[in-house]
Amino acid sequence: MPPKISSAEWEVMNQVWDRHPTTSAEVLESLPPGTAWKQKTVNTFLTRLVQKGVLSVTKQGKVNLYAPKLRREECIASESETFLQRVFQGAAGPLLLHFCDRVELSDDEIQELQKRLREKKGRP
Amino acid sequence: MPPKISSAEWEVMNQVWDRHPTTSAEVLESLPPGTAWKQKTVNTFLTRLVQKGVLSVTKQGKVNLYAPKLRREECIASESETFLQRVFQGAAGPLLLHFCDRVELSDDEIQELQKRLREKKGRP
DNA sequence: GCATAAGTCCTACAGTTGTAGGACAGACCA
DNA sequence: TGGTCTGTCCTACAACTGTAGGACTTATGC
Repeated sequence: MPPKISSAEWEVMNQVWDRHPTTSAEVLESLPPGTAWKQKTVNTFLTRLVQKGVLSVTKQGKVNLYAPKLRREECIASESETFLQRVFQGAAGPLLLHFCDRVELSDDEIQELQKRLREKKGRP
Repeated sequence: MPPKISSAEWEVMNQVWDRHPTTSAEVLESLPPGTAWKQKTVNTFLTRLVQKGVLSVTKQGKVNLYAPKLRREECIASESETFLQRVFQGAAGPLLLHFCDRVELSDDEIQELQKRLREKKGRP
């Protein structure tokens, strides 16, 4: 099971998964606008993620290069599972309905969902 | 916006929303089997939830009675939104597909979802 | 060659969370 | 009426989080 990744750490991981290997400076630059972190702050998060075993680091000259050790899908799956348990007490139906009702979906996404639901039906 | 509710606090809130007003002892009893908390631990969580404004407390004789101050739906909505942003970077389509693919759904639930998707389609 | 900039490493510190323990007050029982 | 039980209130404490600052090192421009 992946370790617990905090909210700020997710922000960082999302950048590293998108572009790796990467440096602390690159992560800072690529953060969504509005994120007002100092370089040192980003550094702290990266270090902690290495400690947790989510990232690996290798030194290239003077710079640290960071790369994921865990796949994004793993971490998403783990986080999603605890969310499902914590907030919806494991009830996936209500979760799906909740999101379905209050988010925007493109027609393509709706079609894809419909396809998967059809495939799912009748089969456990 | 509801305040941040921690994981253990959700566990407690889920009981209070199910049966309120309720006491600390009742909450402890009604926790899912496997939860090995001491009474004092539950007490701490209840007190914190009162401080955060999620619960209200009234004294009945010697006992404290706790009741929700915020509706479950509000808290679910708020928590769901931050989850969507944190883990899926706001992309609801992938979130839905993720859960759709890896949870169990009854045929009824699938049908309900299909209905809502049909209603949603073509309409922003 | 020396100041400057950029990067790393170590350290800090307050707030949140998980997990209670102890003191104290009233209720009940012998 | 003096123990015992039960419940509340206050206190504790370590780990995790958010948010950096300072010291030290090395490449770089002049």
